[in-house]
Amino acid sequence: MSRESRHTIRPRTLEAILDAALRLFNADSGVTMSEIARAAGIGRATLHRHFQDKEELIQTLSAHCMEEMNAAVVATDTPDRPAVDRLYAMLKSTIPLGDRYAFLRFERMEDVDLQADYQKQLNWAAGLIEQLKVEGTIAKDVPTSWAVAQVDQIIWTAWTAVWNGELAADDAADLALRTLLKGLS
Amino acid sequence: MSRESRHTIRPRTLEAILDAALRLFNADSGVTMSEIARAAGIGRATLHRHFQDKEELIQTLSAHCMEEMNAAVVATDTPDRPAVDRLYAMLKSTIPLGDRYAFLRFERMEDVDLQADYQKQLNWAAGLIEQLKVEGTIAKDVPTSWAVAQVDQIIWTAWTAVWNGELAADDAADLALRTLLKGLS
DNA sequence: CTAATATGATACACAAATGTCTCATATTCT
DNA sequence: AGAATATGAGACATTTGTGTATCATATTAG
Repeated sequence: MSRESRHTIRPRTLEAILDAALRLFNADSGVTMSEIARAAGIGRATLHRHFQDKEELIQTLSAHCMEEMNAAVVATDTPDRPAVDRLYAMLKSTIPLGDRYAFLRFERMEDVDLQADYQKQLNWAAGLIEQLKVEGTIAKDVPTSWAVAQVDQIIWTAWTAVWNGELAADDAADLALRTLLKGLS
Repeated sequence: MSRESRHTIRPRTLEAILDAALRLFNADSGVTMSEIARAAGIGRATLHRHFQDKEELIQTLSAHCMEEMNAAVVATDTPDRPAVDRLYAMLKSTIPLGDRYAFLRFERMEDVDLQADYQKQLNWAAGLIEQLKVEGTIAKDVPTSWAVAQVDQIIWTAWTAVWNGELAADDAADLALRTLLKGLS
């Protein structure tokens, strides 16, 4: 019987762990469990009580962030509106989340469920791209995979610019949309 | 007196170390010195004989890759030609180097010399952008820092597409140039 | 050929992180 | 208030990576 099923985790404790872990992983993928526990203000034993090992913690964290991303996308998803509006809404809602999923860019996704979730997001973006092609907003000879990669990366670039203080959050989304639409037209 | 000054390293040994280290670091930033030594086909003691610690190895490797990048850019630099041609030549020569500097994206640059070299590259790109603005190829209201970030990231995106087998190397450079010019126009 | 020395293999000490356990204390639930 | 239990603190063994030293062997240079 695994240990975490014998103990209930308090919401406050879980929150503290995930917050600290997310913050520290984004700063350095090599953080130790001790550092995370200390940053979370909890005992090291408590951390090990709920997360067998670091891998399990990373998995939980990854799933958490992926869900957050998915939720943000779904929340702004309006299938009946023009694809351009959907793209813009998506950029607006995901760019500010940069600091939440930044660490995902540095972690290899070994978990199959995680890969599936990520693939689902890529597929969603691919659908959006296809619709943009139909509406004539972007050129049909641009490979969809290339367009999806551009969308994926520009979210990161935009967030980085905001984080560096080079751009305001709203300006970043506008600039990203403009760069995408013109670049792929 | 530090150890590495008392021993000469054989060219073949150095090459084996750097090759293995580069390959392994790109696959996982958490590789151990033991793994690197084994992959390089050399003794662990030999590795420690020439590189005091992992940080020194990473620094050497980073400097090596940064020089390689710089050399590639400088080699194709033709100040008297139109900026578009220079950008295209730069993309052509740097995209294939993706597997060489991939690990730099995952390492924090703590070394000041390294930061300086990177900044030099960014400045070079900024100069190119400014020239493109003068020539009217890209819009003047696009922040230069944004344009530089786009150039920086699209090299990586293009290489990734090639690496994934989604695009041919030449197509990737063409697509990157087109996406950049239209996107920033 | 011979001397100098770089390397490989091995053993060793050391530090750091991990994972487990116990028990007193704090928190929550009834 | 009292029971149940999650947590914090600390001790402990284990593992893993690191860095050093030694010596025989292979390689290179003179």
